Amino acid sequence: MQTTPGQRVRTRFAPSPTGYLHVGGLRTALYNYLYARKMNGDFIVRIEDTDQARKVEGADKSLMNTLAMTGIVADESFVHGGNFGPYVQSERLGIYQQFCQQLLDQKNAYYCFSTADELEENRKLQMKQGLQPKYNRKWLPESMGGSMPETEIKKKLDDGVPYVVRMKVPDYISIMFDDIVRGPVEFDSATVDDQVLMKSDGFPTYHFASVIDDHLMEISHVIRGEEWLSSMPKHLLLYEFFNWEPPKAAHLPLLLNPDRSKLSKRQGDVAVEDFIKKGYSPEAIVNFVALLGWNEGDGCEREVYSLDELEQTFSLERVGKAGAVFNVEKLGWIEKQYIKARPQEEIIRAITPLLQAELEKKSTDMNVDRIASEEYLAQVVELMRERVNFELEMITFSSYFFFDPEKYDEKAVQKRWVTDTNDVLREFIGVLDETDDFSADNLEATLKDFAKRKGKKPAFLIHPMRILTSGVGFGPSLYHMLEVFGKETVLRRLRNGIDKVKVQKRNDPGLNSRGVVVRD
RNA sequence: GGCCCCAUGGACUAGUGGUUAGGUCACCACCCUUUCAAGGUGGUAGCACGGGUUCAAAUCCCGUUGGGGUCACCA
Repeated sequence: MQTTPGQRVRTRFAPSPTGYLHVGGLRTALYNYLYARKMNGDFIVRIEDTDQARKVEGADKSLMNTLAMTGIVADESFVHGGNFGPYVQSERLGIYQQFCQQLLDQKNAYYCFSTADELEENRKLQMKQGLQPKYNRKWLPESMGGSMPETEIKKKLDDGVPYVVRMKVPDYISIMFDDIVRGPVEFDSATVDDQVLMKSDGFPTYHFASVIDDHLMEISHVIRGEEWLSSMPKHLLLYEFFNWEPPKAAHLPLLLNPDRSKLSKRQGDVAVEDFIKKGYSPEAIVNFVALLGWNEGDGCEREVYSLDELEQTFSLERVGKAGAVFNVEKLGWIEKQYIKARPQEEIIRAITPLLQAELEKKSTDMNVDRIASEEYLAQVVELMRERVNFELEMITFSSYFFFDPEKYDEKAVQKRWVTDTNDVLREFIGVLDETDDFSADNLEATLKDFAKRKGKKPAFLIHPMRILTSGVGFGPSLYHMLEVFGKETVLRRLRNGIDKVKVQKRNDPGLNSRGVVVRD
């Protein structure tokens, strides 16, 4: 049996298939992946499905899918294969049993027949006395320094009474190790419980299975969340029992809720899929999560990193120690950076299906072939890319590029309409009707010239024009927007809209301070 | 409660004995501007506290406080 893992860097992400990929899990996976890439090593995904009760059907596949979306690919896994399989713990039961027997033979582990009720009672008692709850070693055999006669144990075994196998933690020894991110850490074995290794259903516990698999799979670096730090002594003891060299450990700072507790559901989304569903792109999520607890250092002030760039610059040594609050606002900012930089074709490819779906839901007065064309979408993209929070908003948030407005933002109307607005507007519609050049430049010149002739400021027309043609009081440059809409659409929208927005006499009930009322 | 970890503005962080404590998000103001964004300029705001060590401490040591994690036949 090999006792030292190879020199080659091999990292692993070991999720349990109990649900969706958590952003904290994503970061753990990412750091493992990045470190392996940086060191020209291997990144392994291992499914830890030793808890049959919590196992969710299909969760393993969905985990891999989400991972794939973010660009993190495993060198070895249950889908990618590899020389160290199987990569699913429930398919490795025989292996664990074999090693468990070895520990039993070496008297590093013992059978325990205590029932759940007994343990619970014991725990309560100890808690009451202010002690750390620990197993009372009732079934520790005489041969191992306990008080249970071997005959008693044999009898239970022969009777087929369900049991559990526990490791025997040595009394009062000091367990020390060097954590890559935390430095030297020391535990007293007296504070370590006789951990269950094999459950009564024949499945190993996490602690046992992961130690064995990490060794067998020649994992060189265990990179995981800080919540595992306090179980390190158990794992180290196990390596000791087997006379194996433990992998290097790096315990990552936790991702936190805004109240600084461990990031959890309850306080918002935590599943990577939820963020993707909301419109965040995998690149932005990866970028953001990478920066939570790591930075390039050396005065580097970069904030935007592609996966490739992270692979080049990542280092475990520069991972911080303190927990980091998952701040969605900054994620949003990063998302915008990506939208600004993303190639036009890519965005068009992404939003086209969304547009198709919208077009199936409702009809439009515009020319469908035209508004669904690449040329048209390209113009929309360039007008909107700096104004949207998410790619999908180019369709949803900017529906006026595809559908005539059904209503007009009342507040905007109230703010922009005065008594003679509609009169001037009607006259301007006439001017537009005779204009064939609907380029932004010409529209601007035409509007400004007309306004001047009427003794009005351009804004007098600009705002009402925007509201009538788009329905809302904000958006891209009016002239460029109208150019994209095209003459036919612009005139139709103006004519339809002007009759719906009417100026009323001063004492009409329901009148606002400017004497405007909106009618459907 | 025991054990372990952590500690720079509201958030993410740079900083490893000598800096006017730097950057990003958010926030505020101004500029640009038809609006909304984007962009530009400027600004508010920080080394948890107390002791040491040192000529000198955000940086090293100790303590306090605060926060977190963990104490399952869950991972």
